[in-house]
Amino acid sequence: MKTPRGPLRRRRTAEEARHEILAAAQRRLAEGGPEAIRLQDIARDLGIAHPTILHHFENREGLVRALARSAIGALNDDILRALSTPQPGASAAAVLDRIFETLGESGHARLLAWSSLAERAPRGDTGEPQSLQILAEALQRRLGADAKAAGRPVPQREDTVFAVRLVATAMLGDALMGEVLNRLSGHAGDAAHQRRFRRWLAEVLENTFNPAPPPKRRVSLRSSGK
Amino acid sequence: MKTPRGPLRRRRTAEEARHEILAAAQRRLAEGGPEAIRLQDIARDLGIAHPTILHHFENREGLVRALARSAIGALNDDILRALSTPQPGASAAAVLDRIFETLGESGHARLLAWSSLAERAPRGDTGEPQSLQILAEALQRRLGADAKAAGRPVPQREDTVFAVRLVATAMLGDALMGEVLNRLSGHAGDAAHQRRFRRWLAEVLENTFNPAPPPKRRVSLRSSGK
DNA sequence: TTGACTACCTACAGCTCTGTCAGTAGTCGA
DNA sequence: TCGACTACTGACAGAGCTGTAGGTAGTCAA
Repeated sequence: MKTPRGPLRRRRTAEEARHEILAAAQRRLAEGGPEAIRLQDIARDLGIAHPTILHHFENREGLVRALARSAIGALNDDILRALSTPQPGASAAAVLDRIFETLGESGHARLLAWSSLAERAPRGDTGEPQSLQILAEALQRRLGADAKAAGRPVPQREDTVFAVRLVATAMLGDALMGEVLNRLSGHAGDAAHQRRFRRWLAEVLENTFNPAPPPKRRVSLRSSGK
Repeated sequence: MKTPRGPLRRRRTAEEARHEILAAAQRRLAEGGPEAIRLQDIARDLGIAHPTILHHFENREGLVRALARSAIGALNDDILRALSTPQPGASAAAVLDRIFETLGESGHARLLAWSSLAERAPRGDTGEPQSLQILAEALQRRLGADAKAAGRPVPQREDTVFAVRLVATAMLGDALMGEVLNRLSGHAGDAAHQRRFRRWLAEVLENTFNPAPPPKRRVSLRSSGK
């Protein structure tokens, strides 16, 4: 219930304030629907007055823009973090699992979807410019190393880019519509089905880059635990 | 300019009216962002008064629900139509192309995304119940026939379901974020890149079901024309 | 301590959007 | 032709939201 600290009013630095406001807005957006970004609600969540938000972002539009801009960055960080996971030799499945998990939990996928629906993102040059390329390069390095280690040819660049793109789109679709798709395929409330799907996708990708050495169709999964 | 026909007032059947209103709402949604569903705007588009909409849908919520419900059905129809494309032996690439194309053009993907963002869809039992299953079955029949013809084993059921699911998620992600993803991978405004991506995805899927007979990595595409 | 700066506040204005109400006008069957 | 039914309308009310204005209170430097 918003513990009243010593001073009657808490005073943040402008940067802190912007950060907190963005976080709260993102929370609202992730939980409620697209029309859930109301200055008054966000302000209430933070225990501040709504004009404070206007003070920091000029107007609602400004807030929304900032939100959209931060979405891409956050998404990127998520994926990069998942890619540079501790074990450098981990299976594609594990990496994918991590990416999907992170993405689903943080509302980033939804946020991104929303902002792209709201047509905020197309603002030309905003945000990190070619983040997917960076991702693709990171993945290319990994795949290249793995391939060399296994004595296979290094995958083509564009294939890697496409793989990243596929994961990105699938991730978005999954985060957005995972439950709905579960229902539509007759597995309502069956989270395991969704997880099996991710595994399957990982296999497909792995098979694409490592054309299945033995005749067994399903590649062995170095299971990530759960 | 709404040509004024004979009578001062046009009177539709209730069903017609609902249909027209839904269509107009969908148009609005596809063009404008998520907050573009305003009764007054929709009414203006149709040249009717906004209380008429309330008359047919009770309240805004009712309209939104109806919209969400229709989204799934429309999506389904789109895909089924693309699947049952004239040439029964057409390549997966061509089918995928058609699906993505249809989906992107009709605003159905965006509509679906929106409604799932707005958490309208999870209304338990509404809409076609297991449409993805139906799709999967259609695809299974196709793949089964193709496989038998080529003397390969019929693919497993769940693999087919997953393939459909992958296409569905990717489709959604692509429809939503295609342009953004183009930008993010350094191919701003490069529609060809997007198309190559779809081809690539088709290949991956084809390879998954027909494990690449000759040693050439890229499966030949019976190009769909463009 | 004092002054400048600015994060933050309360109060209010104006607008827009949904929803209600009571009446109007097409349409169809008797 | 008349009556019932109901799609449709204009006018209005109420609520909620964004944005403004002017004052308040932390904080830091001189």
